[in-house]
Amino acid sequence: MTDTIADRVPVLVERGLLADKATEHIRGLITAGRLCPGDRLNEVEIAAELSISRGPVREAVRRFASAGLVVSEPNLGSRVIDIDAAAVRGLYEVREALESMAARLAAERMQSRDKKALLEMLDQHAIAMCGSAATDTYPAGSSDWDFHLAVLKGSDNAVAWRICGNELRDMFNLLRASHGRVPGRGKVALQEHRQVAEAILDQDGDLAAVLMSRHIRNSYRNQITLMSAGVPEDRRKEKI
Amino acid sequence: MTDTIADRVPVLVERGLLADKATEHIRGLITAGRLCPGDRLNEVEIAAELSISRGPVREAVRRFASAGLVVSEPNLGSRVIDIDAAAVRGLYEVREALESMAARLAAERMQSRDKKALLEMLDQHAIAMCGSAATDTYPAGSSDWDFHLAVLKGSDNAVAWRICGNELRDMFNLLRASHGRVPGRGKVALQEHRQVAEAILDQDGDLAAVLMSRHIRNSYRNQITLMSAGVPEDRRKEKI
DNA sequence: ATCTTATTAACTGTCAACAGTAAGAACGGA
DNA sequence: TCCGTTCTTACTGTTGACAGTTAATAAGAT
Repeated sequence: MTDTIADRVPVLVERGLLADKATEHIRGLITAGRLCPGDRLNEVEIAAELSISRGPVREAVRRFASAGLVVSEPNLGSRVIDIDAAAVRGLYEVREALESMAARLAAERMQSRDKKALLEMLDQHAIAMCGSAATDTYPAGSSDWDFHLAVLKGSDNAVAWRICGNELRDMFNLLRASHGRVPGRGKVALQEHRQVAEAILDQDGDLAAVLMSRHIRNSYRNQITLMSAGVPEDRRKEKI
Repeated sequence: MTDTIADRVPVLVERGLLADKATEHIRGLITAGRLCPGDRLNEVEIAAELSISRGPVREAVRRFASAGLVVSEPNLGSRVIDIDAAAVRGLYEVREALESMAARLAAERMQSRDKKALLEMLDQHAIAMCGSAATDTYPAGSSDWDFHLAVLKGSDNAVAWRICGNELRDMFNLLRASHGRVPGRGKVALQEHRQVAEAILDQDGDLAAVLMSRHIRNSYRNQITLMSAGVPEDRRKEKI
């Protein structure tokens, strides 16, 4: 009997709530583009994939429903929302309002060490962009969000942090997955990030707010020109 | 056998999901002040009150957790959050950002019939305030929110509608319940509402945004002076 | 009396089973 | 062939039970 308990039960070391596990799983499906607008979230199917019960899966699905990423109809199940032009507009409008506010507040409240970290992050982004082949696209892995999240964090506003960092983030991941990644703005975006960061360093709240507002508006313009060009647009049919 | 089916099954006519029923129940407990900051949401207790199972109750509790009204720790349950000064500040900051944006957009997009309804609503509020005994408090029953929700609706932004109309609304209901209702600003608030409405009617988005921003900031100032005066403040102990 | 250690109680996390509903398939008549 | 009806199937909504964990209480030793 040389085998230990760990040998016999090798997989039980995974701790944490199963609902969190299911949430991450579904989030992965969305960001990977395997879950497209209109697709149904089958509770038993997801539960089988994770070898767990329907309870935690149901809880995870309802979380996304609360975030607006999914619509649930009684007895009919939950479907991934279809992000049409109006929804994209609304999403960017809210982001502009909240993040420009966050930039203003960050200029007033951000700690000096966080400011330093902000600059270092932008340097990192610049290095990643020059080294990569796609020099005109922000480095993958949600690095674009890193800057915005840092500003959000600097604003010291828990509500804005929750909304932008959780709900809207998933929304934009779905948008990226379903309508394709927006190219051609990497260096310009980095430049705009730098301007916002400098305004924050100068404690110029008004300027930081205006620059962030303009930055997000530019991003929106780029997004809709991409969408109207209709590059992938209908990834919906090719599913399994 | 003169008895009909309705006689035998008199209570089953209640349709709809039990989770929604539980959500409304908990929301009622919060707005009524029976659920104060720090209180635990006992799943079995709430389930017993409604004569339903723990499943739907659990789902309702997690909804409020998603909205940030409740914090859940694994194996420890869910507690109503404590809205301290920092949280109040953050709440009003987000409201100011989102609703001033909504006012700007409403000035551009609001339908003419909705504009008419907006004015009639304000007239109704004026009548309710004059007739009531408390002339300096906005009429009860969340009439204050009616105006703000109408503006949100007029902005035609689904995301802002969901955030302000659902999540933040519950937050402010909890704030009212735990820190008391703010007096003395009814008529001034109505006046400010009128100014915002007129700017919207004139399709002056910039002015509407500024006025809404100022209105919410005034409301915030009034709230914190009330809180610093410490009127009820500790409703927490008197529970059951 | 005080600190430490068992024991108990209460609550959450998870599961499997049952019931009800909605959509699609099979079937029959015109 | 087409339309309406029944049947089947697959999925969600709900429940009760069980397991695991935390916190409080009781018991015991110093």
